[in-house]
Amino acid sequence: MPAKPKLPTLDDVAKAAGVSTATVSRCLNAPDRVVKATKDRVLAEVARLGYTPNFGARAMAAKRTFTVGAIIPTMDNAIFARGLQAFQEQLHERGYTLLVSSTSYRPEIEAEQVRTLVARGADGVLLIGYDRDAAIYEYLASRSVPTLIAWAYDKENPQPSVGFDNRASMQALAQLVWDHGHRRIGVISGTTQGNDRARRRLEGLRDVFAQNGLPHEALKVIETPYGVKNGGIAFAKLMAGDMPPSVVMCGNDVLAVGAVRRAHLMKLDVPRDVSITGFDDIELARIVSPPLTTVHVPHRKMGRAAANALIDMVETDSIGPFPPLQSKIRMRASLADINGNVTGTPDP
Amino acid sequence: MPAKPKLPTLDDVAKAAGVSTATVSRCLNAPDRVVKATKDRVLAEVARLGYTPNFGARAMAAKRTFTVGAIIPTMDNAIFARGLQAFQEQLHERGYTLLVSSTSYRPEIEAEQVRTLVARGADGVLLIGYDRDAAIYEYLASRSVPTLIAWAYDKENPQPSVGFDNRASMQALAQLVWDHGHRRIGVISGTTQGNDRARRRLEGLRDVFAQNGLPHEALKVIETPYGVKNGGIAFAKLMAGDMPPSVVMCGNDVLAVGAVRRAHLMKLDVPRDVSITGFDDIELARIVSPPLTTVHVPHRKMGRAAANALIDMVETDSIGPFPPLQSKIRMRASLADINGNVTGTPDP
DNA sequence: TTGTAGGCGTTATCAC
DNA sequence: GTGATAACGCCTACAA
Repeated sequence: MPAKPKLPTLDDVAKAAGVSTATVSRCLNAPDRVVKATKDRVLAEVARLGYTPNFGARAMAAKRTFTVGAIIPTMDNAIFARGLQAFQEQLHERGYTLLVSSTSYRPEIEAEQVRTLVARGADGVLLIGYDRDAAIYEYLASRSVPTLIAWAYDKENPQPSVGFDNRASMQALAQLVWDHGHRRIGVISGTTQGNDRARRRLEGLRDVFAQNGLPHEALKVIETPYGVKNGGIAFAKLMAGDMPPSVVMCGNDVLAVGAVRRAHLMKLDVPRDVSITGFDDIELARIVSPPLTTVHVPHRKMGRAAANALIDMVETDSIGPFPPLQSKIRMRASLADINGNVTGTPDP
Repeated sequence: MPAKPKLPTLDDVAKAAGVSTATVSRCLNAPDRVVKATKDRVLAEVARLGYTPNFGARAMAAKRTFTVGAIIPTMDNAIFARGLQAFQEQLHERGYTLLVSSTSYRPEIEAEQVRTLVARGADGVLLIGYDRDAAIYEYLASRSVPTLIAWAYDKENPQPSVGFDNRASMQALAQLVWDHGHRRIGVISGTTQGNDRARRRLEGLRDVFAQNGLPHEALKVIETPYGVKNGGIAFAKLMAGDMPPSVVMCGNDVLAVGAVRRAHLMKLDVPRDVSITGFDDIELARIVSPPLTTVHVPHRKMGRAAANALIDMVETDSIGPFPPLQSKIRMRASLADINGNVTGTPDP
């Protein structure tokens, strides 16, 4: 262990400026409660010595850490990376620092991560989606740690959240597909177990087709884990029968990209032979050929909004509700009507 | 501010177990220095009360936080997101937590972020690439905070680092391009100012073509900021003259994807009319059509290795050197020889 | 093996 | 407006 040179402390600054530690502390935390002359002198010393408050000490004395924790499935996924980046930027803007943990898609370790974050004094915690063991919510509540759900919004659920309505968004897309005349529908859904976002999307889609009177057997659903490859495999299965779907709706863009690429391999023209839709509108959606008709989600806006909401919860005891964010459909060339006519933006 | 329920403290546990706080502390930090009978009794109380050590207090008393900080340009970029995810996973594996900051590509705010991380008691710090103000290195050194550079490896540079040799990697690719018979070369480089990774790549490429005697005017270089769109714009410029290059080598895959898409728009066939190469081998590289010939970088391996290296530096005072990671060329269909024959994997 | 007591750096509550 | 001073919760010599 290297012998850490002693960092300058409040005391050092106080001595150097010829005032008490209390005054230095005030200069930093309540600048208006100190007269300008002394303030200038103190701040000059702060700068000269390169003083930075000691975190542990401050946490202990003030019972605040200006740290918030986030637990996400993984950063290695464009939809979380994007929002998390914006979340962190906004946190920084407001003087907070981000502590991250990831479950690597193993929900069973989330409880432990929550404990770790709380033990580290996180002033608030960000979680993705609603689905999790009730014990986690209870633990957080018992410790009075402000907790915000992101990437989902369900007006029925009392948990404070910042996100969009996955179900309603998918309903809009499904209705669009229906209006394009499609009556044989294939669906590639992400894993719904323990993932309310995927589940809501699937529900939204079923809602619409049922309402419109689509016979049950005309809707074929395959559920599969995340990944380009998995999307391709599921697509091949859906297209295998003798009455293949005219459109394959995917639970997210990554699955959809897998489907598109598999279609190419199978010498199927998208969208003439089969239409494909996605969800999320990640960068990939515009780059694949043909570009995906998908649901655009304001990831960065959501990240920023989540940061502001969570900090407000921490600082003002607010508990929302926060207004849902709006998603919107992006019409692109991967969706055609039942006659093969594309109404979206042509490639590219 | 919600009134936080008072968490159990060491003292509470000590009282409940009828021992001193020192004993409780030892049970937790040096279990073998306490007799089994009392240890059992103490640990039972710890569990019953749901005691967790207070982080701030522990940090102050022990001068260790089991926290490491990372400062990256942005999480919203596949190459950092991947490595960072692996870094975090390995940190967690070894009992550490990750504090993240991002510069959003504004190097001038890095110094401040470093201070913040150090003030928060980060036991070590991860930085991307070598290029930065010397004052930052001095600050870190003066505080004896173990600092590791990632995403780059330069054997000339004494800073401990975990990464690969950007220059040598690009040299290998450039030689391959040369061997394919290309003699009119276009280059789209990322911004080299303050970015040694981009600069080294460009150097590697110049090295090879100069060595092989390529006339100076046959190498046209455009430097541009990161982004698909920027890649496209640069590509259009390079192809504008009456002696356009037969190959366009890009500093990263994102620029290359921009180039490929712009080529489509310009009705140019890749690679028959012009070859295009990338660097990084992100997922996109395999999805774009044609797939990119590029340099594969082991992002996850690098993230894990960085975590291990940094923790070793923190715990054992090691300062490396750590062995460089190996990149390798991925031959795919975006590169053809000068006669238009593809030797890489055909699409897809 | 276990207990006592000092100190870590800050904030907050009082007096002055 | 400013200065003492008492917490805050834990670790770790040092003593017993």
